[in-house]
Amino acid sequence: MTSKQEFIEKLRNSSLRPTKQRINICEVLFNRDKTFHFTISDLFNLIKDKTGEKISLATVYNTVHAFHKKGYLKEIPINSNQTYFDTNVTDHHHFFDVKEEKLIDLKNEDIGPIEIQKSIPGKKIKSVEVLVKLED
Amino acid sequence: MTSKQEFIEKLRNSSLRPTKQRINICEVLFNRDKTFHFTISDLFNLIKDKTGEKISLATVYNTVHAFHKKGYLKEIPINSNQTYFDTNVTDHHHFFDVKEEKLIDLKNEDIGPIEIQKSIPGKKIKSVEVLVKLED
DNA sequence: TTCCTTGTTTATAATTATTCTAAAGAAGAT
DNA sequence: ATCTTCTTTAGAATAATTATAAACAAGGAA
Ligand SMILES: [Mn+2]
Ligand SMILES: [Mn+2]
Ligand SMILES: [Zn+2]
Ligand SMILES: [Zn+2]
Repeated sequence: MTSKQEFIEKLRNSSLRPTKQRINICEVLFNRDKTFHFTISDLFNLIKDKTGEKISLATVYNTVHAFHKKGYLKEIPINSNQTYFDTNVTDHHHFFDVKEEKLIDLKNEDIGPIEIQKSIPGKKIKSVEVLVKLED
Repeated sequence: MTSKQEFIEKLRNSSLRPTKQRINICEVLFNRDKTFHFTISDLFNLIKDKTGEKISLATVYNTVHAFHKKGYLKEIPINSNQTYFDTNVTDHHHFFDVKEEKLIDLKNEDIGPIEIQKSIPGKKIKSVEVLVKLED
């Protein structure tokens, strides 16, 4: 449970002005026990439901990208018509339930270390992500 | 090197009528040594260059999805504004050069077997894909 | 062949996710 | 209170993809 004050400080420390909208979005995104996987439209709808206040879609996009740029959100590569984001910004892997269109975190020990035996001259590894698709 | 006749048979066997357009697309896609990673617009442009004949964009979409449905093409999960396809339909992993926006196949032995230690009741694993992002 | 049915191509319109624009509003500094 | 800069917003613009429906081509039967 993070207090509104803490979000305000975190925003200020990130040189993001603590607006009403951003604080609401923080509360929806980060006041949770578990990691949260979402699309912009998930979030847009959830804000209306949880806070009662409507935030414009443009602001939701702006804020998600601001948070993403600051490293508070992660983008998850899935083939879908919508971009998925994740409040768990650590390096980790996923199940993707194709039918439910739901992402599930895997702990690193659920997969174990991945040793990449190949390299490309002049390039270095930025991230390693495993996506395990699930069906019924 | 696959002959036009073989493509015609393969199309017939898949209950896809061997039209001029489909045969051309087969030649562009499948007459190669190495696996080919592409977006629809890559393919659209390449067809014009390689065959001289222009195929409508709608037909390129239709054909790629027909081939995808038949299992002759694979969709690669990357976060990009465009969908990537792959002529290598076996289970395999990728480097993605973020700057060049290019996919590179990894052999399975470049990564080694991935043991997934977690399971979700009622669900089974459909695919396991590793995406390694590369930067300079 | 010719005719018929069904599948295919195509231009174009529609849809959808995302980004852009520019004006109004709010935050923070002085 | 005033000024500057950042933010929000509605709405327009963009871009990938999908849908529509008319013209066309393939394959089978007569
Ligand atoms: Mn996650
Ligand atoms: Mn590949
Ligand atoms: Zn982003
Ligand atoms: Zn497809």
